[in-house]
Amino acid sequence: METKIKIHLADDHQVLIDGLLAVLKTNPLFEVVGFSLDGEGLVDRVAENDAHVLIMDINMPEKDGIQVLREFSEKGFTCKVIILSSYDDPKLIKEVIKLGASGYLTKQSAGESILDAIMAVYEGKQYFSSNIKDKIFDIFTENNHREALKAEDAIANITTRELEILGYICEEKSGRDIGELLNISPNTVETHRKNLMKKLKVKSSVGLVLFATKHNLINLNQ
Amino acid sequence: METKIKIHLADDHQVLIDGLLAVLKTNPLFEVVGFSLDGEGLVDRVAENDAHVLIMDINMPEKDGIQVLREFSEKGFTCKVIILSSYDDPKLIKEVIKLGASGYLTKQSAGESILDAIMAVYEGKQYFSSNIKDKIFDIFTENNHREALKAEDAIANITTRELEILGYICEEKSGRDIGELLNISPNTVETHRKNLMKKLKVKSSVGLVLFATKHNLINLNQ
DNA sequence: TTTTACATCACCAATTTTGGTGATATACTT
DNA sequence: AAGTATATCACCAAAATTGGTGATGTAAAA
Repeated sequence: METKIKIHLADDHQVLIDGLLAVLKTNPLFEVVGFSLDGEGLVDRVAENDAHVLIMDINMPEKDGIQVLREFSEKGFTCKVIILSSYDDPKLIKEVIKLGASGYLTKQSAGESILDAIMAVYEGKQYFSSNIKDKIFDIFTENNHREALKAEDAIANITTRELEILGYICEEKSGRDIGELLNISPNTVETHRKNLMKKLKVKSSVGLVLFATKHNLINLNQ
Repeated sequence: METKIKIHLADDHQVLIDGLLAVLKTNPLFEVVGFSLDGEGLVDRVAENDAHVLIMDINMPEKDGIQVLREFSEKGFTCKVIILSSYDDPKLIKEVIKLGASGYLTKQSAGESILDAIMAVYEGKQYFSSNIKDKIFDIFTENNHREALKAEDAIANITTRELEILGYICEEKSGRDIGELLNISPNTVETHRKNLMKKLKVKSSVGLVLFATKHNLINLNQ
């Protein structure tokens, strides 16, 4: 009897987990060695169970899929990762591929394609569902995405400090408020704000907020 | 042999459908008589197969769960509906209950609770997952909900002119710009802005933009 | 008819933002 | 060692925003 492929599932929707468990149980090649409802401690759990393949959602509480992927590459794990997400945003796809994911499926995909994906990545190949392939094609061809790419570049050039200040601006805080919160001079805050406006090519704080909301740089709640 | 409970599944995520199929297949009491990946023609398909229970997501292409529920009550169907959604927004829960749904589960729920829910609604009872029960409790105690209601009131009190100006503010236009666009004095524009800020209880234009985006008062594109 | 709501405008003072330039220190690359 | 990126701060002037009060005309509602 040959070794089964060890699989770990991570998704905050337990119905989906339970469904996948039922699906994977039908095939003797696969063995689900664990599952997680959030990203907290996920990397360790995967390592513990020595899973070959991790099937993971992006949106998870505590720690999202992006952060988990980052941790994986930092710690140099060899476990293959398949992203199973509702979203097919080209930016997101590009990001997870860059971070070393071996496959990407949307939740619109059929259950069977998951089995194919697992086989493929286990054998060291990559696997993308057809709609994701289309999106990837878009990234490399379409001029349509110019704007988005420009924005992406801009986002990439935002420093962590600037992002922090952007967050406070999006909470209706004034320059002075932010200065007090961070124990820096309001002048410094305004410098950061100006640099942000220049980088993001907007004309005012309103523009900053719009950019942040459009590109999900901040979370609107609280 | 007694009659099986006939079930129809509707969700735009096929992996979830496939998962649920696998789960439901384990129990001989249930029979899945059909499934749909969108809301188009869903009502007719459910009627055709004479399903007892419909398990449905809210977010679906073509026609969402709310519209489907509306159609159900218009046509007077007796098929029980269980909503299976990612969201637990009190407003949404209230809405679907009003529209006659018999159950509401979040996708965070365990797969087994779906079986319980099906049994319950088939017997004419209602079924809500525990986190949904909490939300319903919130609606009646109105702790959480107060904010939302306040916001709704505020929205209702915005005049059309104010809304128009809010739109321009959300396009990064200055008071003077807006005045020129509308052929009114910048002073008037600022008065409108001030009234808006007072009504919406925000401290700055940034607050206005946040309010507008949160409540979909404007469209972010262009 | 009186009241209320709406849109309009003005004036004012205090504060904030915007848009520059320039400087310093630290850390990291090449 | 020189260059680059980042975070820090200062100073300045112009422009915009904010927070008031008060006033007018119009239209709709009580």
